[in-house]
Amino acid sequence: MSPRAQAPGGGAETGGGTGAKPGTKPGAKAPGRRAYHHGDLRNALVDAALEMVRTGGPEAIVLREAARATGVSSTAAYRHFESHRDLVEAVKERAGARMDAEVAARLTDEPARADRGEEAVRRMRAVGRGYVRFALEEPGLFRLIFRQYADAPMPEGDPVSEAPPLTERNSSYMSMSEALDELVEAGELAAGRRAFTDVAMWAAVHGISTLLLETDLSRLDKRAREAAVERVFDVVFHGILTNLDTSAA
Amino acid sequence: MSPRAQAPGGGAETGGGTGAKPGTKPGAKAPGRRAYHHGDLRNALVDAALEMVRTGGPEAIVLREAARATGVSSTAAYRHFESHRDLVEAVKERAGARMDAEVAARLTDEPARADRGEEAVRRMRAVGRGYVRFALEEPGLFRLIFRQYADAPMPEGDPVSEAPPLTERNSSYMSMSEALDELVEAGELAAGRRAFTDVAMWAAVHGISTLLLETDLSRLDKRAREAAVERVFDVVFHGILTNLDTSAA
DNA sequence: CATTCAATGTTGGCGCTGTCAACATGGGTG
DNA sequence: CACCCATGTTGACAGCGCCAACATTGAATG
Repeated sequence: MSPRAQAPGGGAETGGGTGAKPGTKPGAKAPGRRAYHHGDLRNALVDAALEMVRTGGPEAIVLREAARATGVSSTAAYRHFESHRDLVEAVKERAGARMDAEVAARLTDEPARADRGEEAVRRMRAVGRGYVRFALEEPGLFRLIFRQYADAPMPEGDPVSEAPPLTERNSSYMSMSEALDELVEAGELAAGRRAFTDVAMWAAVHGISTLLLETDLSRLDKRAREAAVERVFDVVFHGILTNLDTSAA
Repeated sequence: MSPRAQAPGGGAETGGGTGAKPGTKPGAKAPGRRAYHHGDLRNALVDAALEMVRTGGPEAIVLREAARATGVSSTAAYRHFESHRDLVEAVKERAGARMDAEVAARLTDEPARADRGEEAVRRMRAVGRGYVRFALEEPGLFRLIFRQYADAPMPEGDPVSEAPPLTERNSSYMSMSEALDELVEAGELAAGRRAFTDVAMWAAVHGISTLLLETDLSRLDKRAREAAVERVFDVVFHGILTNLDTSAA
């Protein structure tokens, strides 16, 4: 009963729309020839919707328009998504992957450090900068990624699922968390203070990103913005570390 | 041409709908009797919309429904708001005031400290706790307050308005900023490190609030949640202060 | 006190949206 | 070769934001 076709992984980038399903005989779908069956409609729709989010934010996702942009009838999307919301969720996933990739891509902008602790700090700072940068460059995507529907259940006495998985899907958080582990191993962070330090770090980075986007702080010019971001890092690292130089690069 | 009537200040609370405009003769508007002219429609609409936001989040604001709930025709709202967006903005303002009030109300939950620095830290912690608490108790309002429309202009070479006003309207931020000033005066924070420390503090508090609402961290149980929040405070205060005991109350 | 008028509220309608039911198409499988 | 199910299409419905034209007031004005 539930739709959602095979959906080949999620590797399709924003490219064009030339992605014919692997495994089908070639030549069956020459570019420009629109057959009755599209071939990769699901991905095409997500692509179209993602582009809308980039320019208009999450509320700019309109199913009919995505269909129109893909050259398909208004209701065709319902063969691949249960509802508008389901489409949004798919776009959100894709946007998250994009953010992960873009943040990771800038991880090596600065040279590595010999000292293990310093290297871990450098990496956290790099992830943080990439995080903020993505938020400012792709506000639409960023907003979508961190948007929860209001009817998501809040746990109050939920006995189940307090366990590990939690935030495994956010690679920025994971990177910072791993770096903190290294800090512990390197003796720069007391093991007794390790708990929730990753969350605190993430909160600071995410917080400054959000504030720069959603509050009057967006009116700061570039210089002030960067100064604010660096001050966030300095405070956090100074708060975390015991005896390491945390000055910026 | 532009609507928006006199709008008596904004003091009307969520009460009922018994607020007759001050200045009109009393008795003209007995409760239950709905005259052709409502008397305080603007506030009534905002009240209705605010209630929708509380249960359904920002996207639950639907103008026609607010009118219906107020017992007025669908288009009556257009005498008080230019557009749906204008209504949303009004609700946002009211929600912000509510948050300010609720955070301030809990500012004195703990006894003041004699030492000036300690008192400042206590107050920041109290504001922070109230901030997070509000976010978790009123996720709909919180989300609305910190939601910007996608078409808000981003400054890149804007020569104007880099000046002060900025975030004057967020009383939580202002409270923390003032406390930091006291920390400087008390010699607990070097004046040279004062710049943007308020922003960093705000970022941490806002960040943990958002993460607990919009990410998998919402699945943390109450104990873990509070531990995470406290860890945020510890890291930040340790990062800010030089020689003060920052342990929780 | 009667008039008048601008503020406020109503009706009807437009184009858009998400979604459903019924129907059309065609590629892969028996 | 015939079939069939995944995929796409058409037509329709209710609800939304918004506009134009009309109705009803309370309050200021002569």
